[in-house]
Amino acid sequence: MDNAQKSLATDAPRPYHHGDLWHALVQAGLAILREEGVHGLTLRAVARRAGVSHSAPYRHFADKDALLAAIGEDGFNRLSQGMRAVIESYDGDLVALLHGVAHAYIRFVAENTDHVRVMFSGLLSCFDEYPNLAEAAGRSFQDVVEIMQLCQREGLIAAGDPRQQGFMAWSMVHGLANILIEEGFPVAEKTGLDIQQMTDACVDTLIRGLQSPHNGTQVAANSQHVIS
Amino acid sequence: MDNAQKSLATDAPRPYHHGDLWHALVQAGLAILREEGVHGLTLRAVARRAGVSHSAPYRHFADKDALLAAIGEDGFNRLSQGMRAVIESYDGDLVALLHGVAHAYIRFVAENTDHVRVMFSGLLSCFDEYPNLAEAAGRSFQDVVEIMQLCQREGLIAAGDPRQQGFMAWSMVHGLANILIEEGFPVAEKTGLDIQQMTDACVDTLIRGLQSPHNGTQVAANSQHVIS
DNA sequence: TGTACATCAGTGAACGCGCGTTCACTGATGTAC
DNA sequence: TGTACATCAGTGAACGCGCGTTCACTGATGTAC
Repeated sequence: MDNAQKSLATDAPRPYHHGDLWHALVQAGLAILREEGVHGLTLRAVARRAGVSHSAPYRHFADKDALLAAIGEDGFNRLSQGMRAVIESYDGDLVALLHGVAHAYIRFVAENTDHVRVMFSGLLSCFDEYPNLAEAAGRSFQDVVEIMQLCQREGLIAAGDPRQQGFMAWSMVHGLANILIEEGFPVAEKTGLDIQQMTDACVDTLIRGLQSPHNGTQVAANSQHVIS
Repeated sequence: MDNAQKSLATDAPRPYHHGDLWHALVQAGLAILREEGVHGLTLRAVARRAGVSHSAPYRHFADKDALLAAIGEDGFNRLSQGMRAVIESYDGDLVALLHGVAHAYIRFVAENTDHVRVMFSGLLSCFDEYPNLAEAAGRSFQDVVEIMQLCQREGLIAAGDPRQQGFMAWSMVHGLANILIEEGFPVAEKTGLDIQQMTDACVDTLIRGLQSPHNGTQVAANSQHVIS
């Protein structure tokens, strides 16, 4: 509990009790994701990195899935933080805000590729089993929904269910980010735009798309070309 | 080479030579992905499933990555087939075509979740090393680009680089699909729309978004709310 | 048409490896009296 | 303030497992003469 005591003893060989092994293990997991990727993320490697025996993690996590859930949760929290930092600097320029949030999302995915893969590649077998994880993911989505509400209030986009609008926005930016991180994927470089420009283009398209109200599936049945 | 001979010999114990082990291994891989997921996809399991010894695959694939590349390539080919089937049934209703292609994409991802994870989760370490894989992926993208060109010709969307428009379209539908397959992800069910409706909403938003020409990053710098 | 032989496509034992998890244990901590 | 003891957080040996890959081999195929 009292970490200060430990740091006073300068070069004491690691104390028997770690103090905050839970967080240390999550941090170790992040470091491994950064340096070795998803492939290197094993319970034993995490323990090794945290400087404890390979069975120590079981004091804090029921099994490997529980550790993955904690790492995923941390990812959603960081993602939210990144987006909220942009939201908090809102100065009245809504369009700039949207671009900023999208860039924050893209940057997060680009800089934490393998962390994102833990969050989104089916490794977290079931969100329901880890309420904290589900909450963190839900909060990230809520951030986006709130931005949509703000956009409606300011008249930038049409009235409508902000959850649906938020989901569309998330889909577009998420899809963009996930295609961009595929190394060598023979698509991105063929557009003639760099990541920044592509992100901006997506946001602009999204804003324009949301400027007219969505009228359900009727549009699909309607064979007229011009949707309004 | 001549498989017909083998099928004539009704209950002969598997012949020493398989005949087309290459394809059999890819098929076995797909079956495993379907039934056990990415986690179960090992070289040994694939060989087991194909009914050969675990070292037989090395006659046809340099290593596990090469098998993965072949499986990924197959995935992109199927994806293209699904989209092209819709394109070929084009009857002049462009909006319906776009909805159809999007649904084909979403359906493919939903029905081949783990196959898609092989294609898009960094498992194919590098597309460059497998030209056939890169080509297949490129062709899938090309399908989308051609649809954008058609939309421009018909006046459904604004003039512009069809590769950029196609990339945006792919991003949106890809993002939507990949969020939807996250089991228990606490977002999708909160929108009040089912998958079909959400897909339609995305396509409509996309079409509207692409109806005005994209004018680069200038929009981002512009602080006016109404774009276009 | 028959036969020798190079080539190809399989086999199965063996290699070293690292994994997740369990278990009996031990060292450290903090609390009740 | 001191001591006994329950509780907690670690250790390290051991379990069984399946993996990717290599290797010397053998059975089947097809071609040249």
